[in-house]
Amino acid sequence: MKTPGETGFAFPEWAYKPESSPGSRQIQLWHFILELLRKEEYHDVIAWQGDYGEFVIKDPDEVARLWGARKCKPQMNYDKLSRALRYYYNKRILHKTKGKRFTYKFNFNKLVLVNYPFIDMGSTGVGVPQSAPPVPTGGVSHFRFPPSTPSEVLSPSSEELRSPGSFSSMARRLARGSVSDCSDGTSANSEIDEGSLGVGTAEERVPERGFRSAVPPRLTHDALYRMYGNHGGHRGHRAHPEPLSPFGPAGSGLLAPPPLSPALPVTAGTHLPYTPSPTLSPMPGSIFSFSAEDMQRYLQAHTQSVYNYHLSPRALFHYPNVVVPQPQRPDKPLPTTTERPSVLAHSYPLAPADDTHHTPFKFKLQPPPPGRKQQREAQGHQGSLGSSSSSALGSSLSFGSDLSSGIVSNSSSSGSLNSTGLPKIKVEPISDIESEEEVEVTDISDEEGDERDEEFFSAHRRNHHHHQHHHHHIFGHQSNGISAPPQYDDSEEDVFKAPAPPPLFGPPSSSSSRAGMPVIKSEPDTPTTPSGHGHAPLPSPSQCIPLKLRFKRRWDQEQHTEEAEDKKVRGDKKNGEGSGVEMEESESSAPHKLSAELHRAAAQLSLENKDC
DNA sequence: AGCGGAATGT
DNA sequence: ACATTCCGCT
Repeated sequence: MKTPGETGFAFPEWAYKPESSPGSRQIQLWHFILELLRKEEYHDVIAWQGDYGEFVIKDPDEVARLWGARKCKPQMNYDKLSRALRYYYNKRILHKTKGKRFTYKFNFNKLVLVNYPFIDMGSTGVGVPQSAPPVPTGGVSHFRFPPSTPSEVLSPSSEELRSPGSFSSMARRLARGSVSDCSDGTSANSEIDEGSLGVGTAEERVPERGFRSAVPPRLTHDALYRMYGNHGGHRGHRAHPEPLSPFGPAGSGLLAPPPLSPALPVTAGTHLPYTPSPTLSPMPGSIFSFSAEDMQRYLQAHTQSVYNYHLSPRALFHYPNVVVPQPQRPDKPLPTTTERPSVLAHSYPLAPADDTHHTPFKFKLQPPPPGRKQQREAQGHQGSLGSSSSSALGSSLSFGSDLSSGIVSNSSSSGSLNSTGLPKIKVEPISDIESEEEVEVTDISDEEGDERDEEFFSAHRRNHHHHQHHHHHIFGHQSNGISAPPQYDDSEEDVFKAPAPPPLFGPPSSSSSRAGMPVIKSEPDTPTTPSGHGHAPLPSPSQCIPLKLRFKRRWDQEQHTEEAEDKKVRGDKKNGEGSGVEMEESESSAPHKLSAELHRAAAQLSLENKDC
C-alpha cells in the first residue's frame, strides 16, 4: 500500500513518538495467553501441552471470551482471536503446530523470555514437564549457563535492584490477577466472573491447590530454565521427565532468578527465515519493559549470548553500546563478571571489527513480502504473471541482495565474496562452508538473527545438497550428569563470522587467545555445583566449535511444509533498523536512578485490566 | 480448522 | 504497532 518510492518518510508517525506512555500499552495477546497458561485455573481452557512452548487451547470459545473480556471486546471470538494469533507467525512469536487442533507453539527464544521472565511453563504442572523442557542444561556441555547467576553476570553492581524480591513481587502480581478483567469488580461486565475467573476468585482458588501453595512463586530457576527450550527433545527424545536444572537440584537454592538471558538460540526457533533481528530489541509493546538499566542488562546478556552461543555478530550491532563480556565459550564461565562496568563505554568490535560506527550492517534485512493476494490481484490487473508458487523464490532473491551487501561490508578477510560485483544473490560463504566442513544441519531451529541466513541457506541447500541431520557435537560430554545429548548445535550464522575474525575473538582455529580467559576463576558462583567433579575442564578451545558453519534449523519435524512457506517475511521491522542504535543509546545515557525506575516499572507491570 | 489480505480502529 | 473485523480460499 504505501508507495514505496515516495519521498516520504521511512517511519510511521508513531515511530517518532518519544515513548508514548508505556504504561498505557494494552496487553498483548501473547502476554495474555501466557498468563492464562500459567494459571491452573485455566487449565481447562488452555494449557501447555506437547513440546516446550506448545500449548493447546482446549476451549477456544472460552479463551476468546476471556480475551474479549480483557480487551473489552465482547464480540471477540476464536476466529478473531486466532487471526490475531496468526499475526504472530510473522513475528515469530508463535507458530502453529500443524496437525494439532488449536495448538500453537511459542517461540520463546524471542522476546518472550526476555520480556516475560517470570513465566513458568512448567507450572502446569506439577512437575509435568510437558511443557517444561528439560532445560538446556543438558546442553551443559555445549551451552553452559554462565556460572553465577546471570544477574551477576549482567551487572553485579545493581544486582540488588533486580534482586529476587523485585522479581518475585512482580511475579506475584502477574500471578494474580490479571487475567480477567474489565469486570474487576465494578462493572457489570462480568463475563468472566461466571467462570469464577475474576481476579478475586483467582486468588482464592490458588490456595486451593495444595501443591500449588507449596510452590512459591513460580520463579525458580528451574522454571526459568525450563523455558529455555531444550532441544534435546525434539524428535521425540525428550530428556528426562524431570526437569533438570542446570544447577542441579538447586532450583530452590538460588534466589535470584536469572532475569534475562540465555534465551536465545538455544531453543528451537522457528525456522522461519526472515526477520531481521530487530525483534530482539527491546520489545516495544511489552509491558514488561524494564528500565534502562534493565534493558542494558538484557542487552548485555544478549550480547553474551551471542558469544556464548555463537550467534552472529550481527545481533550485536543493534546494541553497540553494550559492553560485551569477553567472548566466552560455553565451557567457561564468565570470569570477570563481577565487575563489569555496567555501562558501556566501548563497543565491542565483533565482527567487523570495525568499529567505530555502530552499524555495519545497514542493509535492510527483510525482503518485502510479496503479498499473495496482491499477486492475484495483480494478475487481474496486469495480466498473469508468475505463479504464486514461485513467489517464494522471488523474495529470496531480493533478500539475497541485502545479505550480500552486508557481508561485503563486513567480511574483508575472507574471500572476496562477490568481489566480482555480481549480483547480490547468493553469497559466498557457503562455499566456504561446504569446503570447510560438512554442514551440521540439524533441524532445529534457531532464530534470531539468522533467519535470513536460513532462508538463504535453505535455498542453497535445496539446490545443492540436502542437509543431513547428523550432528557431531564436539561437546558431547556431559557434565553434572545431566546429559542430554546436545542435539542442538546452535545455529549460528557464521556467515558473518567466518569472514572476519575479530581481533579479540580469535577464530576458533587459531584462537589461543581465548585460552587465557577461559578459566579464570569464576568466582562466586557455582551455586549448585555439585561437588566434585568439576565440570569438564574446559574443552579445549580448539574444539570449540568453529563457529563456522552452522545452519539454522527448523523447529520440528514438520518443518518442511513450513519451510516452503518462507514467503512471507513481512517487512515488519526493517525501517529504522539500519541504525538500530537509537534507543539503546538514549537509554544508556540515563542509567541512573534505575532503581527507582525499576520499581516504577514493576508497579506498572500489573496486567490489570484497564477500564473499559 | 486454518490461513492471510484488506480495511479499520486505538 | 497490534489488534479487530470481515471474509474468501484451502
